[in-house]
Amino acid sequence: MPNAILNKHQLRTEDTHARLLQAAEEVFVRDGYEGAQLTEIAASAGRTKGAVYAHFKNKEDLFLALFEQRTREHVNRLLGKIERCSDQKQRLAAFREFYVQLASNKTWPVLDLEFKLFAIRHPHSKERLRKAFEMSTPVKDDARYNLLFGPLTSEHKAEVDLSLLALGPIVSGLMLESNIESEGLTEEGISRILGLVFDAFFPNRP
Amino acid sequence: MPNAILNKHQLRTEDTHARLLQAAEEVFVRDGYEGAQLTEIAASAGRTKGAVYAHFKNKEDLFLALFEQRTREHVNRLLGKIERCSDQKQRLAAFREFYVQLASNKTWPVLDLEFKLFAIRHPHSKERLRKAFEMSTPVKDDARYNLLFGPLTSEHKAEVDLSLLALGPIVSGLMLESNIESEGLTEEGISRILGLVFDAFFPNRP
Amino acid sequence: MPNAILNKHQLRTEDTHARLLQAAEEVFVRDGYEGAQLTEIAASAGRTKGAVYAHFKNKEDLFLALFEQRTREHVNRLLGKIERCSDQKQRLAAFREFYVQLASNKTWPVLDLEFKLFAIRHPHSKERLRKAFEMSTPVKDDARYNLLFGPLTSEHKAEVDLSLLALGPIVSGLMLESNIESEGLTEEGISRILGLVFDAFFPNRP
Amino acid sequence: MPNAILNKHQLRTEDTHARLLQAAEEVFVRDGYEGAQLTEIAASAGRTKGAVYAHFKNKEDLFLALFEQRTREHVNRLLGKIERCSDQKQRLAAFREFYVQLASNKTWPVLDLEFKLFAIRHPHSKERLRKAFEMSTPVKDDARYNLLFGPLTSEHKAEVDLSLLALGPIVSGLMLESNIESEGLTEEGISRILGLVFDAFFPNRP
DNA sequence: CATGAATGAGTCTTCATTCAT
DNA sequence: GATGAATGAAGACTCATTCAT
Repeated sequence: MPNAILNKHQLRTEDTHARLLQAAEEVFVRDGYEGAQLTEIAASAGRTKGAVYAHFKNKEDLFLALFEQRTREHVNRLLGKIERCSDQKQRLAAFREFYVQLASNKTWPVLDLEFKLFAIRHPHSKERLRKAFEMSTPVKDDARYNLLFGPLTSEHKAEVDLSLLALGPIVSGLMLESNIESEGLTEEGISRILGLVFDAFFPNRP
Repeated sequence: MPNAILNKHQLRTEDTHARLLQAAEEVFVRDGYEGAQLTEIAASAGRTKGAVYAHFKNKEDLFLALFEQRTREHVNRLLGKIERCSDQKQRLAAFREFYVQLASNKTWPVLDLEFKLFAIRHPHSKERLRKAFEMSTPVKDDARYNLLFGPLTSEHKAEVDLSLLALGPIVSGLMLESNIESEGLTEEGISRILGLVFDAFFPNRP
Repeated sequence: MPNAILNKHQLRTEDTHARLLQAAEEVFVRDGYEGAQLTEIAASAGRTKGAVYAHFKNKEDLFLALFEQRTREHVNRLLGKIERCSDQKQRLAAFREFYVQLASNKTWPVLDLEFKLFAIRHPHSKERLRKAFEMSTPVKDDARYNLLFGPLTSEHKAEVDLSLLALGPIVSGLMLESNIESEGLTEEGISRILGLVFDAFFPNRP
Repeated sequence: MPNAILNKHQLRTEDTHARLLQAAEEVFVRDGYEGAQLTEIAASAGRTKGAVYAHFKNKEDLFLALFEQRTREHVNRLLGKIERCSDQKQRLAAFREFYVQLASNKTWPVLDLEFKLFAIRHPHSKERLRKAFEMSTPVKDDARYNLLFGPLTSEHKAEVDLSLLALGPIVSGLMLESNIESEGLTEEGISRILGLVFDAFFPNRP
């Protein structure tokens, strides 16, 4: 049964991998890239430092792998939501809802900020980051645009491009603010703000 | 001439203090709080580490002092602009312009992000940070509101409160994004976005 | 063979631990607590700084661990000597010999001084130090006293208590003096002095 | 009145000098040579660091100057006491009293320890230290010995030499111990111990 | 003489990384 | 794959010392 044994090993390995990413997310969000300690990430995953190095080349690699993995998930969640809709109006509404509900996501927006800060400050991993960032920006082909926004003049298209680019950063900025205890930005307030912004960006064109 | 002596010393001291803050701003923005090195800040100010410790208790104190100082300046700049106006319409326009022009400020919005991240991750200096954050939130008294927005129902007032709170974080999020080379968010694009957002937040009420 | 693996690691670890304590003793005696450098202790143990921090929380912890360990050894050496005797006279003689022979111990008395100075100047580790000091003071129960000094009136007992307390500090003071080259206190002189003091403290009661 | 002015200056200078020595004594005793900070010594003398450097070459020089000065005072105090006596018995008694009363001197014995430790660890100032140590050892000429101990055989003289050398270190060791709160060595206990030791060292020869 | 801003060598301490097991 | 002892580069911080005033 060497096959079954291997599978058991593989399962365990995959489990460790997932646990490490999960733990990394928690710790990177809480402490930031520089402040995060591999020892703590490993401990939080029920492993030790060695396990991290068995799965990732180094701290930076773990961080970037986390970025890629979470970006993929994030985009898939959005695309999945949209695909389940049957007409453009529903799709735009689904997009709006997805966006507004980021207000209750305590992790992704802050993680996103950390990635951006990392990108600025570690130009040497530019290429790998660029690829991931690209993935996170909904491909700008006319077909997909059409699905969400209906037919667009090229002028409107440029506007939509810009707005799409701005959505993520806006959520991240707001969520960071809401994480500061003393500040008065509540989840509900952010939802309202995000709705306002979304409708300003994508008015229901007749 | 003990007075003259004192003055020469004082001048030099004030000069060093300002240089250190200036250098700290550059380095903290570029490298982040954790990544910033006091040696480099000092060198960039034409001084050495020791001078930093002659003026600030430690790295954290320098960072917070910078925060307080720049927040003060930032708020004063805004208030000054508004005070020079003669009617409410002009004042709101001045506010809008101030806000939209943050798009070309390469420093403050990112610094603001760093402060927020620091606040979340260093709860032990909560009190000092809270005071500075408070300062940066335009005092919410009706008189001042009236000057900017005209008479408000209490419902509108709550909306305005929320919007004012959201403005800063939105700028910071956008400016961070625009700092990433590979991304397509230009200064001009951000200006347009900010105008859009501002007008959605503060529509010209009849 | 996970056991064997563990054992190899454990052996290496224990070896390092002992080497570090040994090196710490040398360096602390030679340079004092403040003057001692962890780098040098580590080097003298054939390790690097990092190893010190893998075994001890910090410099102070290393110092205190050394104190505890050496105090234990020191007390055990004395108790062992006494236990090997068969009557009170022999025991007292053994004690006297142990004490007088401290004159040739170049390390313990000076280390003892360093610990006392440390205790005075670092009141925050008072509790840990107190425990170790207690250990070093031969337990003052009547049974043990009887073994060494025979039956004692309560008056004599108080005298003995006092004398026992004074012995260590006297040795330390003398040994420090003898470490100064220019001074004329030789090992042999100290032995004679110690004998004199001992006999004054514990006269052979009829 | 240039002379009077000069004198005023001189007075002030001497005052500062004395204050600095006084402050140095306190701080060196409390914190040890390495642990003492010049800033604190200066502050404790009501001056600033600069004053220290106006009066002493550096930290070491201040420490050694303090040693010399206090040694001189210490010896003079003893000699003065003895000189006021009219016969040998009284002189020995005066010496005994001087010695026993060191039990209540919270400063000198610990300072003495610090000097000895410094001597061991800073061989480069050996010469200056040797001179001061010499001063502190009552000159060993027969005349002076005779005054204190009466006529001595050369054998006795050697014994006395040794005992004299041992007295100081013994006091220092005991006083250090008594400075540790948790220990049970009281001032009164030390006085008794010192009396015991003195009488063992210098029995009243018939 | 005295001040105190500034220097910079020197240390402790942290932590990503390596490697024998 | 996983462990954790050990490494060692790196950085915050201290403090004796200098020097313009």
